[in-house]
Amino acid sequence: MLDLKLFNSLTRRKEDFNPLDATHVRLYACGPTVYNYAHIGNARMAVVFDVLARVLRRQYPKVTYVSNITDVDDKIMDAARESGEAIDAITEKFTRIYNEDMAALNVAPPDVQPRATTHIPQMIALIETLITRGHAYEAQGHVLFNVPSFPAYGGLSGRSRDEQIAGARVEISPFKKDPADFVLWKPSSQDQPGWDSPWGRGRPGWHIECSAMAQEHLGVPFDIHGGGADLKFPHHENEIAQSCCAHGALHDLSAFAKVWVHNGFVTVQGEKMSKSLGNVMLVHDLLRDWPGEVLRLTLLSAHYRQPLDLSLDKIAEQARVLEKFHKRLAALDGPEDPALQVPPSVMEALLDDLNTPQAIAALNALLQREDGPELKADLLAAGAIIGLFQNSADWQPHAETVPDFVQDLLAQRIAARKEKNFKRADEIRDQLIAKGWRIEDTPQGPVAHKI
RNA sequence: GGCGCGGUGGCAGAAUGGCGAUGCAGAGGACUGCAAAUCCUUGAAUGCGGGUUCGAUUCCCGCCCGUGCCUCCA
Repeated sequence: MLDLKLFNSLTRRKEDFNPLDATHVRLYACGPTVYNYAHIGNARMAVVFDVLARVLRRQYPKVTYVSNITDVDDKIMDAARESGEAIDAITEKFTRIYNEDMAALNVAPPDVQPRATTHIPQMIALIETLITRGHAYEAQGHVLFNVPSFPAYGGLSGRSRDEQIAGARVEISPFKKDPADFVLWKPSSQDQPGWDSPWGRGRPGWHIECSAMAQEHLGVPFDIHGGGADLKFPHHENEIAQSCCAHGALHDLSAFAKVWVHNGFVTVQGEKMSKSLGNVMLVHDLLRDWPGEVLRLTLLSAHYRQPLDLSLDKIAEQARVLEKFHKRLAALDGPEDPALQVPPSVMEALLDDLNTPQAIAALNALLQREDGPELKADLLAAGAIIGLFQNSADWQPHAETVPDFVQDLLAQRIAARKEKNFKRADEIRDQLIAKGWRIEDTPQGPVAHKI
């Protein structure tokens, strides 16, 4: 059996993956903060780690994949203030929408989807440990992590404590012992969500939740920790600091998670999506026009570590690609169940640091083979590990409904063709094209596709 | 300013110290009443300047360009 290779952000090298326990691989990926609809960047993270989990499940007998929901955060409080909705209502609503949207992209639910608000005691316990060990201190109702107490700090992002301070654009709070110190716990006013703690009523800082939830559900150390590239600093750097220090590993950055995997960004017209640029593409909106599978293929069409510049043209191109596969599959006889064996060309590509473009190229190569049950089984097996091709019979290139006027014109054209009135039939076709509908004549009759 | 990533055909996108995949688009052909869909065939690329080397797109240095993080961010 070939081994999985992964690029480890901690060492900046592609490495053979060697699980701590080959009978149980443990994976954690930072999930979304639920205060708005998920954008396509959230989806990229979910799809990438879904593929990683699928690959791991092929290679190892047991995999536990944990991906959290952050449901306490100042952004959520802001959203609540703006909309007038209760915080709980907002987080529940957008957690549900996130899970629905990811399901539409054929993202399998993680084994555990912990929520921050149900892990407050674990966070408090972790903070207490850090205070006891001399890595954290209380100041004016806050608890802060003392960065100089962790000599290895900065190893993930390649940024020393001094460099971080030199580039800091934030005001440094006067009660910090060191300018680089960051908040573990902060006080809440009465109108803010808060929990009782040894330091008064308050709420957790951003980073402590993942340290606590990963430890709770996976144990420390575990195998793979992932997330978007922007989380490297400060989020993951601080997670490492908290968790390593809580476990007395002052010089070993891998004492928390052995391998760190970061996916690149989705950009639009070459720039990162941001609210201020107004170029944020929401999964929810895209799903109105495209099947989730098209979006999934689009997200996997570039290597996960590369930036992915998204455009409607690119999505449309992937829809054409997917249509080709589905048509071929629909015409093949054979079992509907994906075969146990993933074609080696596809598996090898995925094992090489999740090289999905290579895997898709291998998929295209499969189409060169002769029709038959073996081809169908191989395509389905290859598709299954990438998360594609599960419903060829129902495949539609667009999430579209054909309007009545199109149906009428189609019927008129059928009649005209029956009478060999081709002039009239072609007129109708031109008319439909002008209105944005392309006709495909199939053995089952004409089908209209939106252009 | 500090740290990082990238520049491959018209577009997208892999890989590689020596023949540079694959897809989309384009062109030609088959099929079709004509098309569409499908199939076959096909042209087309490594930012610039040095260095290492028998040989560099690949390794090293410099430059230019783009982009990301350093503030919330997947």
